[in-house]
Amino acid sequence: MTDTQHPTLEKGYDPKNVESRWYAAWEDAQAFGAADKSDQPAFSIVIPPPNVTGVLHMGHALNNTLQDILCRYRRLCGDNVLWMPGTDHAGIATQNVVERDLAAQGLDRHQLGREKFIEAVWQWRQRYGSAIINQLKRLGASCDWQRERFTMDEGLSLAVRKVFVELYQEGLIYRGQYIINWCPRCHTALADLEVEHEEVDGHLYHIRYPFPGREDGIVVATTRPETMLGDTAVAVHPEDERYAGLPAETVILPLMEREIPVIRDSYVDREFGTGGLKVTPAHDPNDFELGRKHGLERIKVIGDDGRMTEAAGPYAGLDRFECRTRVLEDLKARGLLVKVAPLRHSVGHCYRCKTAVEPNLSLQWFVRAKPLAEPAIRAVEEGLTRIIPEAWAKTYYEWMYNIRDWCISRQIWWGHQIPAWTCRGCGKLTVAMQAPQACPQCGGSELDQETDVLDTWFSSALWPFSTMGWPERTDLLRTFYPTSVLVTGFDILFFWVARMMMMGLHFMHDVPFRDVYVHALVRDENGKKMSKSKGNVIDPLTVIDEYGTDAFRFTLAAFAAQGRDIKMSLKRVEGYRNFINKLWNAARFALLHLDQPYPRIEGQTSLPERWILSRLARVSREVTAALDDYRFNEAAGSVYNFLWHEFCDWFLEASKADLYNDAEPVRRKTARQVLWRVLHDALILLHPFVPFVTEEIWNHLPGSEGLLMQARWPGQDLEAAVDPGAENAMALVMGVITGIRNIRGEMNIAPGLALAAQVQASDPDTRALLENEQALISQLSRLKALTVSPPGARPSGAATAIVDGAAVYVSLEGIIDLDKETERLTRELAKIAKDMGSLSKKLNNQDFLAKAPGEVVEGVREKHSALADKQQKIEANLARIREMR
RNA sequence: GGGCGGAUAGCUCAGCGGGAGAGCGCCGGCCUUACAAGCCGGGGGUCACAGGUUCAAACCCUGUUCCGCCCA
Repeated sequence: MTDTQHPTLEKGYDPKNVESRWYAAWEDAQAFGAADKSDQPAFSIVIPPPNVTGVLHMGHALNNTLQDILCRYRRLCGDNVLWMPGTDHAGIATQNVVERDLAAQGLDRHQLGREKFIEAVWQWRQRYGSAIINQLKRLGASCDWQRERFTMDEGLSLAVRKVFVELYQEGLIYRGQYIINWCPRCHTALADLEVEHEEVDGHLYHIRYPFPGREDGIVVATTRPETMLGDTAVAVHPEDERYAGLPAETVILPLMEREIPVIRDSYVDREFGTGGLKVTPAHDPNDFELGRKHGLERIKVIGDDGRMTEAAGPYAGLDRFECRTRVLEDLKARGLLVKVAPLRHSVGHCYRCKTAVEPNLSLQWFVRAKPLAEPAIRAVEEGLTRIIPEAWAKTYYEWMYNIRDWCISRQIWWGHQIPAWTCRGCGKLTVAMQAPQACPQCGGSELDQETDVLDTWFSSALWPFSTMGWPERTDLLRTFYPTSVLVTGFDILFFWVARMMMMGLHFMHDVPFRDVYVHALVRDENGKKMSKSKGNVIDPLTVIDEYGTDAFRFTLAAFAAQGRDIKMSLKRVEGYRNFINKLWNAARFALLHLDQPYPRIEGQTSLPERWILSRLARVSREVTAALDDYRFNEAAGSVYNFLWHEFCDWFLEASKADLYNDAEPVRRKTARQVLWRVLHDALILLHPFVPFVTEEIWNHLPGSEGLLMQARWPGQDLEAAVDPGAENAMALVMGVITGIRNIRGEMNIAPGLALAAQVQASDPDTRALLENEQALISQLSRLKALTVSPPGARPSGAATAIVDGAAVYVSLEGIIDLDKETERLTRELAKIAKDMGSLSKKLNNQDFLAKAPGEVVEGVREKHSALADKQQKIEANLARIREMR
């Protein structure tokens, strides 16, 4: 890449022209591609497929940033990485969007007819469906785009049909009349999960159902009075004395004037309302069960369009809510509305359009969930799949243990049409992969396919293997199934994760993923869920435009602490934008001195060099461990701190003397070699988080080969650099420098003024160290002279800094402000006293000495004596000041 | 009604048995030839409340209050 290198970098980092360029370069190099077969370890992730109608929101941004970090990291480690991308056909959502589109043209889907409508959806998808994919690319997502899948693709549709047919044949799919959740707006059944319960202020209406020919009767309570039109019984508890000798065993259903039985069942809650329960088997799941037990008629009074049916007699044709008003008026007029009490109760709403759902009797298809759930529970219990953080496993179990059958049929057009045919001749049902030529029962040739389509989540449940070519036994499946990890938000733990577990185990005989990493939800600054209606949505693309992708990604990673929600704040993004700029400028500085590759470190290394190499090794270790455990925030924090506060603040400053001007050639060469090494490796460590800026710098770094994203993760090769001696020595040197800087700051010494200082230390090794580092200390604390000596007389007119093992005297002859120095030292003393307090308490405690581990006691002792030493020295200095005045 | 999670510096949050941390904001000083999107220094917290366990508690246990979320 040498010929494309630019000699210098711009002063500020500008993400705009860098990002698109590198993304294209990665794609051109096919750097995202996975090998179907490989000798390298396999690492695979299937993307949670975004809705094809969707636009990128914060949740996607977080989800995909984390996946990308893992994928890039594993690639750098040498793994054969598959990140399988794709989109979901999102049946109801997509149909809604296209219908809105049609409505704008004054059309509705019924005018078009099923075939034309589906054509229109495909056209829509072609036109807008790639929007979210392009947005993922702006995020830097390194998916294997050659393999992009769509749940409605031919291959995936085949998988759906095969799964349906097999489950049907095994008796795990059945069709029947049950109460389901009906969305009158979307005009389809919904699964229980797809209903969002919301507390609303409503009323509890007490209605009297009179005994035949009498005024008195049984009072029932309901929140949905319109359903009474379909009542076929009144139920009371068999042991309820209030209803013990009734004048009649029937009542007259008001308004409909229908005689219905009084039934007795211990299901009735005697405490609720009046103890009388109206029974509407066609519009309430509990009443349905009760009705089945007592052989009651099911009268459906609310139609699928949300209007009252013919069975509602005089109310037929009314909207369900209008009907409620009318029913109440009429009851009131007849004196049968006994009481109206306000009641806060939960009402189900459609998760797609927020319309109140209606429990409705309907013929639907269901998956028998229990038998599928059992192995899925066991797999997690046995650790075949780990859920991280573990707290979510509990939620998973909770739901799985109480799982109910899954209603999978939807009365919409966009989706996988159920592969079932009804014979017009004999009425028998045939379920098959392909349309049968003739009815297997009677040989009739007129067969009608089921018009319902499947729940979108039915196809999503197959995603980990259907995307890899199943039902064919492909190399891809052999290499990458089970996938390594699924990265997802907890909001789809049941919708998606649990169902993938069930289907994966059933059809692949193995779990779909080894790990499930569950991340938080992204909220706004005030912790509220972002939503269009609240107007608190932050658009990720706006953030990217303003601050750059890298800054945004780093923010997400830094925020991604396990088990916590993320409150997105632009202030934080700005902070990390500054970090990216810092990295950029550090590189700019380094590149001024790196005129050629310096891949090996020869010659004698300096203390700061040994220190930074040791720190690099440790940080590499930390980042590796953190990423292996999905502790993204720790990995990000570790690398942030290293780059900014160790590499930039200390190492670069320390290396300037060796890099600039007068340094002897051998020294300068070593300095360049270390600088090259640290920058080189740091770029690799940073790359998973901030791929663009690091790739750009890499491209300018002499001797960097190929693309950074294809480099090798620094690991074992650094281990030898770990050097605790250098770390301790550097800590002392930094302490001395900070002490002197503190005096400058606190005493208001002009920064340009060069000072003289003396360090006194009793330990000869410490003195030797400080003597060796005289030049460094002087440079970083702007001294004109530094002398090192054993403890002795305190220089007059000097300010003091006490560091572990050494006393630093900064000569301020003539300019020292004794009041200020006194104040400074007194403040220092107070701090020490506070720290010593808790330590002394421990050391005076016999129990502590007896029971705490030896090393803990020893540690406390050492700290205490170090503080005591410091305290004594500071006190001596204060005494000297008092003498001088 | 059942369950889960949270309450730590002015703000946003890490830490989850042995010396209270970060970013931003704040105060003071710096245009020091990589970076003012920066550098140097500083102040700031009975870790929600009340009990308990422990030699030792922000961290473990119990209860209380207040905030989220999930399920019925």
